[in-house]
Amino acid sequence: MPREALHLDNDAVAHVLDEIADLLELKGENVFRAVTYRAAARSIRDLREPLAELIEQKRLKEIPKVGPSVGEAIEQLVATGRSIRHEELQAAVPTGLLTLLGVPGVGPATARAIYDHLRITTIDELEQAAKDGRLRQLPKIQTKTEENILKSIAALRQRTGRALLNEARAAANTMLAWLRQETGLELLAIAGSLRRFRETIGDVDIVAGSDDAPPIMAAFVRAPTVERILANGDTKSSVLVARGMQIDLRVVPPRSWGAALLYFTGSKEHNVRLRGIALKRKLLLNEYGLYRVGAEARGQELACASEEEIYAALEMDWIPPELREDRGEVDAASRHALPALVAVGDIRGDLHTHTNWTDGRDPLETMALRAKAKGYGYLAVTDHSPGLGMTNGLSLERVQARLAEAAALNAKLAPFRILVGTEVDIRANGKLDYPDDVLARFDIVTASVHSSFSQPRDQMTARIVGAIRHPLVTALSHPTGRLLERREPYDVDLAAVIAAAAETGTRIEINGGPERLDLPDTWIPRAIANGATLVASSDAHAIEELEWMELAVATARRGWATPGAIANTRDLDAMLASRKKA
DNA sequence: GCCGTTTTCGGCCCGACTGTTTTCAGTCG
Repeated sequence: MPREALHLDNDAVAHVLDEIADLLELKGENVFRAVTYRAAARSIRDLREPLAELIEQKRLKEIPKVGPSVGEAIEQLVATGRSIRHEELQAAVPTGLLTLLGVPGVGPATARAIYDHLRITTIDELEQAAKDGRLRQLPKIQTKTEENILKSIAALRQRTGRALLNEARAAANTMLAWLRQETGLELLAIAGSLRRFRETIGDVDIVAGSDDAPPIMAAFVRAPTVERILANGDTKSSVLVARGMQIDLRVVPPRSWGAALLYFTGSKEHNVRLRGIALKRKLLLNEYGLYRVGAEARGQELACASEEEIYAALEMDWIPPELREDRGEVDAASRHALPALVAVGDIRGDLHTHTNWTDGRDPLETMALRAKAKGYGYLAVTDHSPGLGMTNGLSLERVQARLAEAAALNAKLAPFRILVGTEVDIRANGKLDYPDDVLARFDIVTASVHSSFSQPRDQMTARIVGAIRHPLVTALSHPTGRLLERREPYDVDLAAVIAAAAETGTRIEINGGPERLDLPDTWIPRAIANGATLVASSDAHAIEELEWMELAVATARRGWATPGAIANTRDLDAMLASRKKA
């Protein structure tokens, strides 16, 4: 069934508002107008209610940065799929300019100049003009700029999108190890979206604290993984490593370490809030420290050595990086009302893992020994059901053998406990992939969708809610089915899924697989508020992937989850007893 | 275009690097 074209959903509206912002910049209007449209787009992406609902209840003005003009555009977009302001701008600005804006290094002014002089509107034309040496005939463009534009286009074509968390972490850790080896530096840390555990990573940010920056910069740009140097300054450099991933390094004096870490961790929106608060107190906050306005030139900082010191000087509690998204954490920290977030150390066991009996790589005993070594009290092994042909799902005979294998290992490893579970497929027709008498033999049953992803919303929702209501199902795995940077989520009414989970006591998984991170962090507060219980799982297919639990916990933290919201922070008996189902 | 414990008008975070410049605009994060 084709999507109803007339009713733009929140993401689609946000997309148009972003485009309006781009067009305003290209048109050369007051930049703050563009800033406002972008800020409004972001607020809308953070909303957990449909815009149509807010319009109906006349609550649009409650959205930050939405006033009369933006509100009118939103109403038009939701009602008709179009906005007069947007269409006027499209008529006034050649649409090709938006394409040029997508090339890194080309901003509104350059895009405008290129179009005005050469009438270029596509990347291909831009590339050809650069190769022909026509760009350098424009004012303020010489060969260097031309070369950079060509390099940017090449990188753009090579680039596959944002990096997954584990890929970005690997690239960052390799660079950190290199810098430590070459410089012996102690003050060295990952900042940016990677430190905040955002689900995908654009650039990797690294901060170093030292009074002697040049040797550090030199080591950075000659690192073996570097493929291209984008910028190489006294205190700031940028490089590209494999697959077009960018790494930025900033060196600050050690006394500014805390201010720099805070600044480069972001998010940008969080920083803007902090600076606004600082300004109201006649203070200036930058990457070097917190100063009384006017005193920064004299180097008389109030605070800057640690993040804690800076937050304290602004009369706030220290805010965990995962919360720094300007989603209420600044106010909560000012009221000293931040939640005590769940931490990796709170996790007592993993409830979703696979072995080499289906699509995993390691045997059960190896997985169990690693889980035990990690300090867990229990490990649920949840190999697939047979319906998923490609994963060699367990037949009834093999389920029997698995139970025997686990019993023998449990005798050996006690008090550590292996729970024999299954990741049972929810078939296209909503039926589970094992009969009830087989499901009843498992300690844990987690249900998931692995096929027929394109079912209509109503059908998909009924299919999943049906599984949640099944009395033998203890959890729902990766509720949206998305694969980051690879596959969109299936169309499902998550609010209905959460409501059914809360009602029945079936748990909702936060899957730590770096491609999934599903339930997404933005839905976690809603699940908690509605009384659903969550579990954090690694979905490990090998022993080293048990470490993906950290990503599941980070996602939970980004969703403001406390230990109480996560079932597997409890020891085995309490975890099993907290299940509402028999 | 939005917003208000300085303000209903006049601000809106702040600084580094690059390239093309004799002092700065453009871009980025």
